[in-house]
Amino acid sequence: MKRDAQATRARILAAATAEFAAFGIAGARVDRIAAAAAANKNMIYIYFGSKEQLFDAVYTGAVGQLLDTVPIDAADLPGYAGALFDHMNLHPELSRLARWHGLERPGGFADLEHAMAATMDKISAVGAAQTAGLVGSGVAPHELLALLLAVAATWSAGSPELTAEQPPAELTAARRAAVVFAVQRLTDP
Amino acid sequence: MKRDAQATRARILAAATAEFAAFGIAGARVDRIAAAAAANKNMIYIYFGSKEQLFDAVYTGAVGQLLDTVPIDAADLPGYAGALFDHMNLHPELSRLARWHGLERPGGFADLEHAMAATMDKISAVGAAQTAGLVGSGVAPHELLALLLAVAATWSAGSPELTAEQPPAELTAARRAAVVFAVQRLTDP
DNA sequence: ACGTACTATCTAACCAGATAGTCAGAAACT
DNA sequence: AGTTTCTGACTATCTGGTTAGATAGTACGT
Repeated sequence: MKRDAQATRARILAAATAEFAAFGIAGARVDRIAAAAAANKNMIYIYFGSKEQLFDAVYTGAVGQLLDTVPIDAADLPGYAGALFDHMNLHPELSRLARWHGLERPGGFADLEHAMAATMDKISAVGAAQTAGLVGSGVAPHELLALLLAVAATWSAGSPELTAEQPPAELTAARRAAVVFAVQRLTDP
Repeated sequence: MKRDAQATRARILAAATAEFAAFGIAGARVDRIAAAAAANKNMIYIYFGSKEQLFDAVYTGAVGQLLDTVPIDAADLPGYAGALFDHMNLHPELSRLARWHGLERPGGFADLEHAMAATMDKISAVGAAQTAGLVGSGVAPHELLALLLAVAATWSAGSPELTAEQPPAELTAARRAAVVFAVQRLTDP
């Protein structure tokens, strides 16, 4: 048998992503993750420490991927919302992971420095766009951003089975359009 | 010792509400519920059947309370969103229960006939308001309603501890205003 | 009043299976 | 030989759910 620590780590992470997205932290089973990863359970503890730390690794990775993939464009917030929608549509597990995280890890994502900093940047960018008159000033920047994220995520948390079966493309398109429309209305100067 | 089946049932339901809101179905512990309710664990199984059925009873009750308390006013959707915001602020456990439900009970809330029917009614009401020109027709009624709910729930899922400590009133007021503003923009003809 | 049979409500102990986490050592690679 | 990577068996504890029986309240015949 080939031996490759890097690869086993990656297989564990992939299996854990699916498991946590489906069942959350409390519902996830370490044995099931090990089996799905075709790895020995002990490797999970050697590489990640504990079930919770494994979840953190999974979640940090997924959030990092989102942050790297979908940059904010404060001058085109509807487009940004659409891009978020697309990303979550493409990676349904992210949305579920985020919801589990919010419910099972009290204290929010204060531990994710990367995400925290990115959020601060986004808030600044929105504020600047408001000052420049590109975006309406009806609500404070951080609240506007929170609303935008909520709107973009409205249809994002499909169950694992429902996710497996592709939703009809026209339905997805209509929802995407609704999201973009809502953010247009919301951010109109 | 006094014996009162009704009261024990109620105590179990109250304890279960807190437990499920805090930990979800998988994370909830039946023993902890029994202890918090000062009831024998067996009573839970006699009265409710199983942990999942107990959750359903809790959730159905909480949803029913919402439906009875916050009626839709299709002519004033911003006000409806504000009322939803208020209700969820007053009953933080509902929002958490709803999120756990969405994550842990695949298939959505198809089982809640009452809620299903109520949602259909709301969609019709929104559609009628659009036809009457009271509400913009930029998006289909069911999508508009979904967006409205998402916006109203944006700040609703505080962790149990964070919920215990009251959020500053001015912060709540600002968020409420943001929700109402967003729905005004969204539904403007 | 009083005992008796009956039912509803409750209790404590118990169980079989699951679960996170550990350990000693084998197998591959250098 | 030495180090990294992996394995299978093991454990202490917990968990949802069950069971057998105790206790309180009630209806009723006398």
